[in-house]
Amino acid sequence: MGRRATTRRIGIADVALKAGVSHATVSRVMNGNFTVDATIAARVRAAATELNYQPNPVGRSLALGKTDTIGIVVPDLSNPTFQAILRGLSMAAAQDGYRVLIADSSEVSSEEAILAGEARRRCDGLVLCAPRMSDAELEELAPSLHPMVLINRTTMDTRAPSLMVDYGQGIQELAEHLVGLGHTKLAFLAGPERSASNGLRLLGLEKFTAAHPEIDLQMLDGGSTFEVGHESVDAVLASGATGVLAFNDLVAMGLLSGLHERGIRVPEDISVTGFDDIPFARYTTPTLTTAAVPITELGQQAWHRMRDLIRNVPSDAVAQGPTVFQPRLEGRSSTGPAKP
Amino acid sequence: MGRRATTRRIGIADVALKAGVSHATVSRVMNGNFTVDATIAARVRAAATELNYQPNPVGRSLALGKTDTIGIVVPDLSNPTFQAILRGLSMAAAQDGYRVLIADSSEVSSEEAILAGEARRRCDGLVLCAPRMSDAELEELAPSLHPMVLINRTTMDTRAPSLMVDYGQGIQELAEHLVGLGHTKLAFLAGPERSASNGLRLLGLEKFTAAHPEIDLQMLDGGSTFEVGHESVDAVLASGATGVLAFNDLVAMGLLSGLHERGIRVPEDISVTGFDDIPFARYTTPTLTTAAVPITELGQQAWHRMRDLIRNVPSDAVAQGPTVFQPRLEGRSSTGPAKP
DNA sequence: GAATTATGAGAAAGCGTTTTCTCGGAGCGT
DNA sequence: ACGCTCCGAGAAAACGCTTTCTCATAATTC
Repeated sequence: MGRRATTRRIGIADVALKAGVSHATVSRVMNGNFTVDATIAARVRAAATELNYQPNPVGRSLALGKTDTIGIVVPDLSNPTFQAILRGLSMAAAQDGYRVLIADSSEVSSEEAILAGEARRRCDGLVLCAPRMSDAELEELAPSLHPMVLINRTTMDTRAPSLMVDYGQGIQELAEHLVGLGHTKLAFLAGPERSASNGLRLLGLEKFTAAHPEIDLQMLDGGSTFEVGHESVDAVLASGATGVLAFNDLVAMGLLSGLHERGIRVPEDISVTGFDDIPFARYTTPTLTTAAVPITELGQQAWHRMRDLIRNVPSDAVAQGPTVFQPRLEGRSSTGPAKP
Repeated sequence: MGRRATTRRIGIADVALKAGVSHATVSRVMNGNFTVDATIAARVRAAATELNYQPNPVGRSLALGKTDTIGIVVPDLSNPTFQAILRGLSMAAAQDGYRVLIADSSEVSSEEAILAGEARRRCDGLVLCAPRMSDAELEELAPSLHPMVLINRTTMDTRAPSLMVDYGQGIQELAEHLVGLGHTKLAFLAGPERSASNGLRLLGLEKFTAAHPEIDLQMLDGGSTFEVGHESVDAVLASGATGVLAFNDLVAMGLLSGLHERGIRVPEDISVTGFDDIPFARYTTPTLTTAAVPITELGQQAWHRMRDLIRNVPSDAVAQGPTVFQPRLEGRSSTGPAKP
């Protein structure tokens, strides 16, 4: 039996009592059911406002079998990319009266499955960002998580829409951009080992090197943070590259900062590119050439897909395969002509 | 009556049936109640795992009168400060098995009250960041929102703990820092009109000017974003100030960027300070002198206060008034000696 | 004026749990 | 062998709501 709080919240029963009707009628009035006599409805409404009645969403959820809440699993809330997805998702969902529940896996991919399951059970649907989760685990999990929208992943479960960013394409464009500026020695400051999006970048770069056998592209170990970029200065300089493709904008900014400390000029001595076009990229010194990903829009799209799923709209978008967002080259001043 | 999904989730009743016991017993087993015979418990557990039974949190919440979820109201999820609070809160809450629900008011303060109420009803408590909400409205709302933790606000409701950042103190330190470097003409690039934290900064600056009548401090209209900083270059130059106190790091970065475009050197020509010490502040060019606010820790503290409230721990911290976080001057390279 | 149909509201079932209440049966003491 | 306590598990109530069922009353028709 439920344990009553010190002072019980006022419920539908109280309103019913005060208005002298059954609680069924109160419910009908509150839900705008017009089969209720106008005078009675008015009386109920009066009682409700007088008592300041607010329906209990938990009871409502249980009866209705829905929570008007969706969950999102993110690996790291401190990453601007996921922040932007969250924001886009949250804003779009709010427009339709839905809220979002956060589940931050803190990069602990072993926790992701449990976390995702728990979040899903509390919500009407789940947006999953799990770049490190193994394919096998994802496949096993997917059916039990429906309705679910995947970010930067795909699954056999055809019911689950995927929203992908074409990192391969983006990184190729950036590389081409550097080549166009006359650079012949490039370096890629890679992302986290098992990151799916890093894999896509690597694939893109393979295509790039295939198309440009004359270009020397070195792979450098990296990560996804400022610190990584900052600490990679030596490796970058040792590589002799004049054009550096950083895994993302954060790494690029760290690198920019490290190079500045060494008195190395960007772009005169070295050109640097980022990825993502986070808001800060416009305001670095020099401003950062990057591949713009419409990430907030992606979050928004995630909601729209989810909404279709929840409403059971027969979405052909799923059948057509993942929705792919193309990054757009954003040329700014961190890249320039190669030194002769 | 609840509308059943196409294929009903398996519930406690299914497990009970399979194990040949009553659902009460299943509940007891699932909750580690030891008044159940070991062999029966084992049978129930076997049935549960075989059916892959996962208790429905909504039913559980209704019975228990708690949701293991807390809400947070933020005015703008794109602001790094609120992102950091959210992160600190979410991580700390997760440690104790709680989740967080987001309510983004999008700076629409008229929506804040409704939003806060709705979020509160779905959760066991609420963390409120509502810098623009009027005092009157806050006072009226506060009692109905309990348990609640306030960020950068206070209320008469003594049950609601407040976590505050001493922006006044921080901005004074920054101003003193500039004075120490020989600057005599300063400018403050103010934040949003009705922002509480901007008010605190102004109060701090009043104290500062009182203590330093010899210093010329100009107030410039501003805001809280990159763009504001970027577009303030003219106003800053027109002011003739050699030391600029930006409302926050974002504004400072925008300003830094704008100044760079004009070929004005920082800190040689103009010194610039930020506020907050967002992660990016270490990696701007030049690195940004700022007042470091332990904002993630604040989020964490918010959870701890909330936890005490939920557990009904008699917290003397509330009686002692708000918990105040002191910003710490973080001297970096965007500030330097005034030109002679 | 009697029979039929609307209309509108109360009674009750159901959502999926937890927990109190109840009670049969086992164990023990006398 | 009887009565007592104790233990463990099922029955049922409760959490707060929505919705179907049901039925009384009012409205309509011939």
